[in-house]
Amino acid sequence: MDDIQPPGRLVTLTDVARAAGVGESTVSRVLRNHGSYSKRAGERVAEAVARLGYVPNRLAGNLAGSGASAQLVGVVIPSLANVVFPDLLRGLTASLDAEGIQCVIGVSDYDPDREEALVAALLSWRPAALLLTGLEHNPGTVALARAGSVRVVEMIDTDGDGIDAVVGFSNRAVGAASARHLAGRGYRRIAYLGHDLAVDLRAGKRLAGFEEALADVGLALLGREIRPGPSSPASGRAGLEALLARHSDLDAVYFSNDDMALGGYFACLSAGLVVPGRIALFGFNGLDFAAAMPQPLSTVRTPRLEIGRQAAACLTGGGPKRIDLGYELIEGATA
Amino acid sequence: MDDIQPPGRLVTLTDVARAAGVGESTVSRVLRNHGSYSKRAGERVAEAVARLGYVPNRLAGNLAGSGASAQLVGVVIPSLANVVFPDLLRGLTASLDAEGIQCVIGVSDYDPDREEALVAALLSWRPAALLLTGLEHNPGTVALARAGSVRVVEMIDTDGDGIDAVVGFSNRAVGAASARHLAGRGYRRIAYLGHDLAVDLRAGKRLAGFEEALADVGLALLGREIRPGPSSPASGRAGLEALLARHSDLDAVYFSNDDMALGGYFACLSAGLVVPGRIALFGFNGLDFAAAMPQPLSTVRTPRLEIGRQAAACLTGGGPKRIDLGYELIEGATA
DNA sequence: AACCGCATTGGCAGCGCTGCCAAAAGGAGA
DNA sequence: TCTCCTTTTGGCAGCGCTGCCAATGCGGTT
Repeated sequence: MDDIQPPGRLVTLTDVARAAGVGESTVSRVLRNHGSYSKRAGERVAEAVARLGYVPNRLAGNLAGSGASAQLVGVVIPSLANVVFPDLLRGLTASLDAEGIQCVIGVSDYDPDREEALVAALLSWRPAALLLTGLEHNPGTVALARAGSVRVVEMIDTDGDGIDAVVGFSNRAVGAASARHLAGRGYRRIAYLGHDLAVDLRAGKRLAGFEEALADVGLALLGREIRPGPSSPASGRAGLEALLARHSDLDAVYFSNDDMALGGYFACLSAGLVVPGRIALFGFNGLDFAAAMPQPLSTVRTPRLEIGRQAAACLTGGGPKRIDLGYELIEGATA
Repeated sequence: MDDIQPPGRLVTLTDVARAAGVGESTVSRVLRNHGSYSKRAGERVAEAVARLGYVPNRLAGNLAGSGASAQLVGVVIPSLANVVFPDLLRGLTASLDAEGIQCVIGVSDYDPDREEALVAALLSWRPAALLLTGLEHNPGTVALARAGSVRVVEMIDTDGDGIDAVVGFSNRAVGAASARHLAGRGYRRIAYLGHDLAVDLRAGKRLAGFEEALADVGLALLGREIRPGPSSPASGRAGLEALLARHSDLDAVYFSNDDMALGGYFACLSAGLVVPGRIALFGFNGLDFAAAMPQPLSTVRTPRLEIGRQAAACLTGGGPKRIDLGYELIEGATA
């Protein structure tokens, strides 16, 4: 039994064929359970694979096969620092792993040029599909995605036209619903507190929807505070303090997301400001901690995992091209 | 100019060579900037690439090349629900993107068998390296990793022996330091509140270190509450309430991480328990929100991003085999 | 003017696998 | 027993690219 391979060379399908005393095609058929083969052949191959510790080379397999890799998808997300995107990935991988599909991920840091570079890099692996975030891309990105002859799914945002399939919810509608909630509760001196809008376009869309709905009831934003850098509780806390210094009469704050809102809540606790009596707080995302707060945060829950799952489903089935998964307004106790 | 390709067939290097009027090898040399070629050849190839919208096929490239893909690494993490792992990925991708290396990720859900299956799946892409989490694996996983002739880096935990390279910190030491801090501050009736230890082995190591250090000063854990499921503020809140019901006299709680601790803090706020006067809280991870709380959380900051970065550095350089990045105890105001 | 050395170039085998096709092996019916 | 059909099998081309090698061109030397 010469199980030992010359060092440096990995076991190949040919080795397995030789060891099992069958042809290469038979090994291939057995391994993929594709085509017909005898029980005896199956057993001998299985034995040889186990004995030699054979690991198929998918580079070769996909190259020889249809040309496009069936077991790889490319995913581009703008960030890993915001829980939203890991949650997306979670939904995705949960569904894809079940089918033996792997994700190659790229993080664009909200930079369209990096996104384009990543799309090119990912396409070079000939993935079965490309999953992007949002609907706004460089023309070059769109051209690449179109030319790649792969399924393209754009996640999270449905406010606009997509390249191929779109799975998400309307950020404008979320913003509008949030505004109606606050206005309906009688708040009138409302400010916005967010992180950098130039990079997070979806936060911008929410704010646009928010202001529009405010305008519909004759209100305008009292003020807005845009913090540089990513969203975080620390940023939300500092932001609310800055906002209060400028607009001491504000009675409600709409945050770009729950992390920022948590920071705002901490600021209120520290300053002894009664929530929502003195200041009402409204978030976005519906993260886990929002429900565990002493006063559950008023926010909008977004179907992050479900977006990932549906996006995965889009790849396999030729399914519908546009899925709006909606959102859920959580009344909470802070607004 | 027949730029239009027959539909279904992607542009290949041969197409580029023909369009540029040079040989295939020259195109290859130009694209990889490897070997020598004339300025004229470079320009003609660049022009043809742009005109045809050529995207190299790395499946073919890596197959033909050294055999092992130089631009792919496989990463296996146990979860995406805990911020720790996205943070790891963040550090990783930040470093790897700069070198044009892509990550293929697999999520094991803390299941060693799934981990083994993922390792096999990832190895089939012939990655340049394999990045695993923790030091405990199935024998099969270890055998696969060894046979794969790839660099293996185990991240986060340094309490034990690794397969190849190890980057992280000592969880036992963190637990011990936390215990010494609490004991030093005079807390005596200390309980532990964590999520499922059977799956999160590193949390188990912290607890072991914690109890050991307590024993060193003649103390023992007053009680422990292990919550099923993943860690979360909601779980921490419910857990602390359960713990208080059983041990109304406890004066400090060591949490399995900051998320759980945040939930505990919320429980104290809700119940009107003064922190740390009535109950002291101590976390783990040093997440962003910890510093933004009305009373900064006492916790231990772990070098998550740095672990990712160093792990990436391990891949490229043949660097040291074992890197302990330490931790930082943050005194905070809750313990 | 013949020669040498270097930079540049193209041809082609082959990476490990799959798809196609034809050959071989069984089994059923006449 | 022979023929016909179905199941099973192996050989081999080729996926798109890289590495090797030989060939070409170009200038500078003697």
